[in-house]
Amino acid sequence: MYTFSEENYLKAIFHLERSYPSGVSTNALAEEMETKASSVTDMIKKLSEKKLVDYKKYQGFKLSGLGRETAISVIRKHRLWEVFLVEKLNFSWDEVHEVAEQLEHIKSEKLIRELDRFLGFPTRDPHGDPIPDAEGNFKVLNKVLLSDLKKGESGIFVGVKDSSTTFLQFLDKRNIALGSEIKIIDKEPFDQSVLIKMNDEELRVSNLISGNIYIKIT
Amino acid sequence: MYTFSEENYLKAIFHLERSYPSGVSTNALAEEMETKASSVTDMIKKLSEKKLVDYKKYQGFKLSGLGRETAISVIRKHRLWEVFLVEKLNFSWDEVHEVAEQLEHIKSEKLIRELDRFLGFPTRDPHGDPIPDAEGNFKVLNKVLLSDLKKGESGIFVGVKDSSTTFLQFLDKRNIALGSEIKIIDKEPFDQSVLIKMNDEELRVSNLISGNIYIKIT
DNA sequence: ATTTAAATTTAGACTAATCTAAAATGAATT
DNA sequence: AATTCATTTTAGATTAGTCTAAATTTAAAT
Repeated sequence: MYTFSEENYLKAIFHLERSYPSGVSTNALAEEMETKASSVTDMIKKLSEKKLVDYKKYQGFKLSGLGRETAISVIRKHRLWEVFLVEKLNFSWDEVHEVAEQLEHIKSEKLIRELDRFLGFPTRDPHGDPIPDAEGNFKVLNKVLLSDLKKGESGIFVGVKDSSTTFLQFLDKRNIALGSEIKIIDKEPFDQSVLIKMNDEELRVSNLISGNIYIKIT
Repeated sequence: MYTFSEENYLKAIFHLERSYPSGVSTNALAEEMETKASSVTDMIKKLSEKKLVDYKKYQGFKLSGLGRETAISVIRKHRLWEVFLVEKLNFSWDEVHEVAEQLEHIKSEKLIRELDRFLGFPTRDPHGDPIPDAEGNFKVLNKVLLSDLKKGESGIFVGVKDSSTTFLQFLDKRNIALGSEIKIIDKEPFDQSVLIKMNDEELRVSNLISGNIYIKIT
């Protein structure tokens, strides 16, 4: 089995590989993990010895098959626990991350299998992210950022990019919830802010907000 | 907050204080923790600096008020998780310990408060042990070992002393379950084995078994 | 093709938790 | 009171993860 730290690194590399498909850099991972580049190098050497990443000095690294499998299994656990916290323990979607970060490292095949069943085999976590199944399969929803939509286009709010507490609480305050239909009424060329229509209400949101909201075009 | 290891030591000291009310020894704790005496000394020094135990070199140690509070909070978490695993996730009572050992260290006030509510504020774990409430209060059931009962006496099976997998599976195989009424039909002076009546069936159990079964006399 | 700057790695140190082996202590016995 | 011996503590080493500071490598710019 792997340590908490190893699992956290694998998860972070997995997420970074979307932005850096040709290989993740030491600095990028250091920033993601909020640690120093030298610590990353140390850990990457360990992960490389354990065949979890492919690594050549100074050339960046990628997850190996085993590494990817392990990362996905940790992500599966994280997201299942998030569903549990929200649906069974009255957590709000901005409170779950920190606790799920701890729960995701609990080692027990049976625990996760049974938790999955108990929750009814959910396919999305409270932020709209897909939950890998027991075999590690999950489909990435075809989604775009709200900030990429043009005037007149519309779609369903299906996920968030940034799931920080402050951002999620902002959405709650504005009643912007997963599943809402959103239409771009107008777009301001100067600051890229957009006027959106949602639940028959009009609302202007800044580029910072619209750049963190994922939309599935209808 | 405390490390996993610190919490495990506190829990172990708490349990040992029943057998050693005047103070726990280094060796006793080393055996309980399956570690070496020198490791115990190292850790006790740390716990002492953090005011979790009262310690004087060569003189043994006791939990401080803070240490006891912390130990009870860990035990509360452990037992609540055991209830969750058995009642919601189809674990049997011999499968829960290992996973609860991990879950007991998750740090979140809200998590435990809500888990407690979700489970209906249970007062006993699957092995019959009391679950401390949020303030750390719990009442110890007035119980005796089955091996201490005399011929003709009877009571209810309310808990186990040894909760090893093999022992619990033995009980399952014999249909000896918490809550069963047990009566001593006969006691063999030679090997201390007892003939018991339970669910209208007679059964002979060795001293090793009867010494691990707690009975509440009726 | 050098030089420069940024990124990366190494060297050496630190904390937490553990171990083995040696030293110190204290309790029991003569 | 001295000796023995089990218990306990210390000394020094080890592993995992991290850090700072220095050295190295790559890549970019002249």
